[in-house]
Amino acid sequence: MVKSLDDTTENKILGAARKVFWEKGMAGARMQDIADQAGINKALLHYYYRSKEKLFEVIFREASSLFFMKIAGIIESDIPLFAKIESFCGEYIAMLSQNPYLPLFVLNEANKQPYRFKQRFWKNRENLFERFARDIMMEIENKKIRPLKPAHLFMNMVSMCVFPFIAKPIWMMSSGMKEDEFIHFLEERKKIVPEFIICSIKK
Amino acid sequence: MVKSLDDTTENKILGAARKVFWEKGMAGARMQDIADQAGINKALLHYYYRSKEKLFEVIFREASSLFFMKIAGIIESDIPLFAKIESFCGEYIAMLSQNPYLPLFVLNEANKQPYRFKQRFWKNRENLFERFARDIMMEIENKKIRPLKPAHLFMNMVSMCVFPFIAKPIWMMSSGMKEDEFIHFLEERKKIVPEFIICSIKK
DNA sequence: ATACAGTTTAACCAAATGGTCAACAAAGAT
DNA sequence: ATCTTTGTTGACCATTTGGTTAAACTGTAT
Repeated sequence: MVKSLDDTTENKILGAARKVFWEKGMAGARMQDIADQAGINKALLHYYYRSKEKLFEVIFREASSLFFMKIAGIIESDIPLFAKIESFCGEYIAMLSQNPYLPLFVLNEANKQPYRFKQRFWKNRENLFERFARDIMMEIENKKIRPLKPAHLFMNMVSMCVFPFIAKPIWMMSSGMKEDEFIHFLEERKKIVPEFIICSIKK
Repeated sequence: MVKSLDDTTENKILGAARKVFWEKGMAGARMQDIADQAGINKALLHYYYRSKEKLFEVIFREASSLFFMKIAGIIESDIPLFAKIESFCGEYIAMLSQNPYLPLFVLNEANKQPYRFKQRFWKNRENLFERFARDIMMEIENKKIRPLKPAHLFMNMVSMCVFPFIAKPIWMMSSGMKEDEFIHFLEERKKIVPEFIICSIKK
């Protein structure tokens, strides 16, 4: 029986670490849980990653990169504002549907260790929002949309895309939605959210 | 020197527990930290609250009640839809500005312990959203607003009010805002968000 | 076969952590 | 003054937890 590429010890560890860290966060995760989840010994875990910190850093860097890369890619593309908004909402909600734990994980750790986050994970991301702001200012000058501070529009857009994933458990309790209804709800939002935004800003 | 009412051991403990739990969450909080913060012995902490669980439950119940009560109060009031939206956004953002840790704390713990949350903290909150949905359907029938599923409108509104508090650290890094600029930003949102919503749905 | 490198394990360790206990102090009640 | 209840403390305990070590196993080149 040949070891497939996905089945190396290294990959089993990363998969297990991802699951445990995403679900429980740095403080709540236990090295023993990760080892169990990977089906290996705890000592072997330390053989591959010397400490919990090191392993966490790998998982967190991977996660925050996933969380921001998509945003950056779409926002820096050269398409008209409305198309950009549609593309952003659609693709970002799609990506988060694939990784529903991502927002809470990244935002929670960024809140709990802001200094560390800034030091290690905030390189070359400075001007992400600047580009979007310029697009908006341009369309305001062209009288295509009503005057509105770019920061608010951007915050509104990201809020409506990301928040449902964070509020999911409470939302499902209060709305009584079932799992598949929630999936459908998210699917709808790919269209509903950009429509909602454009309806609001279009002149 | 008479002990003022706010300075009882009980209150010092609650204040300390609030601070530590809100900042670090259940998993990250240490009983020793809470005792230190309260300026008392760890044994005394256990004298008042037998276990970390018990103490956490008090703080969490208090927090989740704060988080939902305001919503309920406004949404169940008998005012017109647009006024209700304005009132909700303004008052909810104001309340969260006073308690900026609240959203992440409540949503994070609800995510990490969904079953426990449902069991212990979800009593008599079922029909909170139903009321708002009826208001919206009514206005759609009256042709006052464009057709839109109430669930999406509600989710959008809550998202735009709550999300900025969760994203604060990342937002401040990426936008370069300073603390007082952020406070001003939130202040603006009390008007901007309801305006944004009403612009979008008004016929 | 054997030597050798990388991999895996059981057993172990020290620090951290939630929790307890017996003694002691404070404050009323008698 | 003395008794009793309540509040407070330092020392202590058991378990959990991140991390280490030495031995054993595996595959491979000689």
